[in-house]
Amino acid sequence: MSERMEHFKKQVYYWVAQIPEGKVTSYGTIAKLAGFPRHARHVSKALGSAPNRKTLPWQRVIGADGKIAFNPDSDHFALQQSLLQQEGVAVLKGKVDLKLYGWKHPLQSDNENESKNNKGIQAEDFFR
DNA sequence: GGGGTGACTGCAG
DNA sequence: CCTGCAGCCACCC
Repeated sequence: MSERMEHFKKQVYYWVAQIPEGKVTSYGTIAKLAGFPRHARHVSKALGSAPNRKTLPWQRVIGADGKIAFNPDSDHFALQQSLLQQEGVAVLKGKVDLKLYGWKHPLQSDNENESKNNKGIQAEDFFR
């Protein structure tokens, strides 16, 4: 396999392993963190051929819209949904509420909360 | 070299 | 909120 792809995969596995339990992020985010923006589709391939699927929290990587990327009828879909729910991530209609479970990754601007502070509804938002 | 293929995305309607 | 669609890019015939 190409050297380029090997390096890419290493980066992907590293970053996926950084996602905290109970949180999720998107293929595109992982691609960007790995240093390969616009390679979201390849992140999925890397995960599919990951040698360490047993220990890698691959289930925490979903679509940018919060939806599980597998076909809803597939076993893969059912498994991912199950794994996520086991760690406390609610999956409704095949999708996750990124506002609640989205991982605040290193590249994400952290003044998003500050701008929202003007409305002052953080706590209520989270605890309902 | 050319065409098909996704565990993708962002945006229009 | 949901669907469609063009753009995306390394891999594999």
